[in-house]
Amino acid sequence: MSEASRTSTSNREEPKATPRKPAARRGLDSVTLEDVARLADVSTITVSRALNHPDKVAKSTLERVTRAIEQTGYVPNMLAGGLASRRSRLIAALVPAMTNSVYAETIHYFSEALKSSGYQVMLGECGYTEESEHEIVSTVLSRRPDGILLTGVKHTLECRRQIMAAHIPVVETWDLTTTPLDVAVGFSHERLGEAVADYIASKGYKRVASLSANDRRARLREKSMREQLKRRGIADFTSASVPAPTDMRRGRDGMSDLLRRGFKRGIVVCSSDTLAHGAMIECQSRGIAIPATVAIFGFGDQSFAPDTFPALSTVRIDRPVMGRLAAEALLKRIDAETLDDPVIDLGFEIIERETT
Amino acid sequence: MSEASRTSTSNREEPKATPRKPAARRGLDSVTLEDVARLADVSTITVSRALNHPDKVAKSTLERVTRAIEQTGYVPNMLAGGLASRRSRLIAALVPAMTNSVYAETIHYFSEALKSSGYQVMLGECGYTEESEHEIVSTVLSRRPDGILLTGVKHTLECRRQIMAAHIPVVETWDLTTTPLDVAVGFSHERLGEAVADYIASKGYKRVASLSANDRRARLREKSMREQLKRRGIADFTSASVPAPTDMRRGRDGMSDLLRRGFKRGIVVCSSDTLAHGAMIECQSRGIAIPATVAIFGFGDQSFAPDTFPALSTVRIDRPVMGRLAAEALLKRIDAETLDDPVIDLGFEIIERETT
DNA sequence: AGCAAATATGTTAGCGCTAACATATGGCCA
DNA sequence: TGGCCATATGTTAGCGCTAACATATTTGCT
Repeated sequence: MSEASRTSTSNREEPKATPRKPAARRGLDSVTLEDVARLADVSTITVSRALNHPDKVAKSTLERVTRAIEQTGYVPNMLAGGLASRRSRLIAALVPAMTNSVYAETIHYFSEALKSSGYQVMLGECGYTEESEHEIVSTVLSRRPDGILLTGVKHTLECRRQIMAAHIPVVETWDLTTTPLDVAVGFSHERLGEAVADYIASKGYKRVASLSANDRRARLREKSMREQLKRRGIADFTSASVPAPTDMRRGRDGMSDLLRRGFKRGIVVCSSDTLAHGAMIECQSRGIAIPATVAIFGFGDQSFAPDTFPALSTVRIDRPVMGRLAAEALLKRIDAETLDDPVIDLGFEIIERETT
Repeated sequence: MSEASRTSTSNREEPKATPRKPAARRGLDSVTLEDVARLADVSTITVSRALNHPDKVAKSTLERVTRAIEQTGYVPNMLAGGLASRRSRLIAALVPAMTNSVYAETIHYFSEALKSSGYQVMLGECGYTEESEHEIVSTVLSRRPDGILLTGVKHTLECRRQIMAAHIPVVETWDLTTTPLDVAVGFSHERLGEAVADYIASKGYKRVASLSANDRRARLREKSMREQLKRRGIADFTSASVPAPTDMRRGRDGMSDLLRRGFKRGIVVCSSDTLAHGAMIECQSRGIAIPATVAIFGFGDQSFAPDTFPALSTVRIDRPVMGRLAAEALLKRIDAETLDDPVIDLGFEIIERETT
């Protein structure tokens, strides 16, 4: 077979050793670094440096390059850049559903925080079950993200394996665990459930109903709330469950269900503010007084919570902070820093308004 | 058959002709096509084909390759693939805000439709002004998407230029235009405004108020509604405007504003269902009867609209269809097909419920 | 059987960019 | 003047993959 070819330049002694000569496949990416380099009369690496490490380029050169970039309308090709440098400057974020504004908001703040460091977020929907997460993970990893955000701390074994194999920092959010894949930013659903139970007990409610989405974290909160209630001597507990993506319809349906099953007065603890709002509306449509007859308690403190009528009591989860802390933790880990504590507890805050 | 050793192995005859010899930068991407190829005892291109054009590979080979992929846990590197093939299999989608569930939903259906064709959607937030769109466009183009979805049809000149220079299909959504960049999928805000005016007139309302977000499309609808109302002899028109990302608070504030300014009875047409819901709540908190005293009309037919109390009358925009048609149009254009009509009018539907 | 067409696989040369070296160029001091 | 360091720029060789062609190998048909 051919020995070398390229290297050992010149020496056209080559006995027409190159039998095949595929057509060149170029000129397709309109403007490339090379075009800019030619115009600025420097080498391509200098343009690359001007873009990525401007401090390593002489001021006058930087100017020429900048002008050339403007003139040509050059837009870097990050596929090429990412391949060569092994840094895609892409962060993957997986949420159960992007139409769920609670997650959308978290990701919004997460993106904002990463943007300033030159990272772009690639969003993926992983559904509400562990199983559905797996498929999207491989898809997303094929883009070679520099880091990944996951919602929740429960993942299939195969999924954990794939992520570990990618050797990239991971942040798990919306939950806490003693064994994070890498870093976790969230709060304790168990403690939250207990805190809500304590609040309920302190307000003197004797009958409690739970209206929960069929979602792991919601069930976790419900369970520990129930246990704590029992400890506090409140055993009159009714529970209704609705399918996972919660909306007002589910809230109304769930409330109807509770009512049908004999829940007449007391407090209804919902696993999301949306569900709570639906429950409120169902009560209102039936002329049930809130909170006099039925009190309602939400979860999340979504933007509309203070503006329902009456204003919704709920638990605040600080989504801006969660998004930013997740971004910060990821950035640190990308810079190979180890964190003092890989598990960041955001806590929560009970917000009492008018529905309780 | 094969005498193994695909690559140009052996032959260490190399006359140390290479003067400089930078350290190899490899072994970093854990598993590559080559690893799979070696294990399956085929060439890399065969593995590539097995992945991308399985019909071009013999069944037995395909099986061996598949097994090798499983064994190695190979995850394709789409940065490399995209660079080589000039198809990133990435579609960019720009929406004003991802926390706005109306857009999030559209994109959700858009993504779903593209997923089945092997495309991934990269979401970007472009804000509510033309100016903010520009920056994100270049960022997004640097990933070399195979297509792009834009929200709206108004873009800065520079932005249009950049997108045109990228030579990729574009879908503009949520609006119509006679001069699309490429394809547009939306509906006529002017006609919608007129239709609402006709509906209002037909229902016999004499006093009309508009509660609109300060957003181009909302203003467009308001303007043509107002004109049509005038033509229909209804001139008692009050208008309130609220800042762009609408939420219930804005709706309540806007309603308060209208009330303060003397609007006591009639119909309030809102530029989003969320705004409408806020307006309803404000009325309820003041004991104003809906629709007896104040009727409310929304826009969008978001999922909660049928579940408010009373149920919200509104205009349905079919977001699933919009998302899917946008995806379909984009896919066709990516396959270089020209569309019969580059402007697809989705229309809209007035949904009368209980608030009017 | 003989040969063209179809099928299956391989070889080569990049895609556009950047890491890692290599090489100027200039300043400073003895 | 020479030696040394710092700064600025260039050269080379890939990153991991696939298009385009080349080369088997099999099939179909007369």
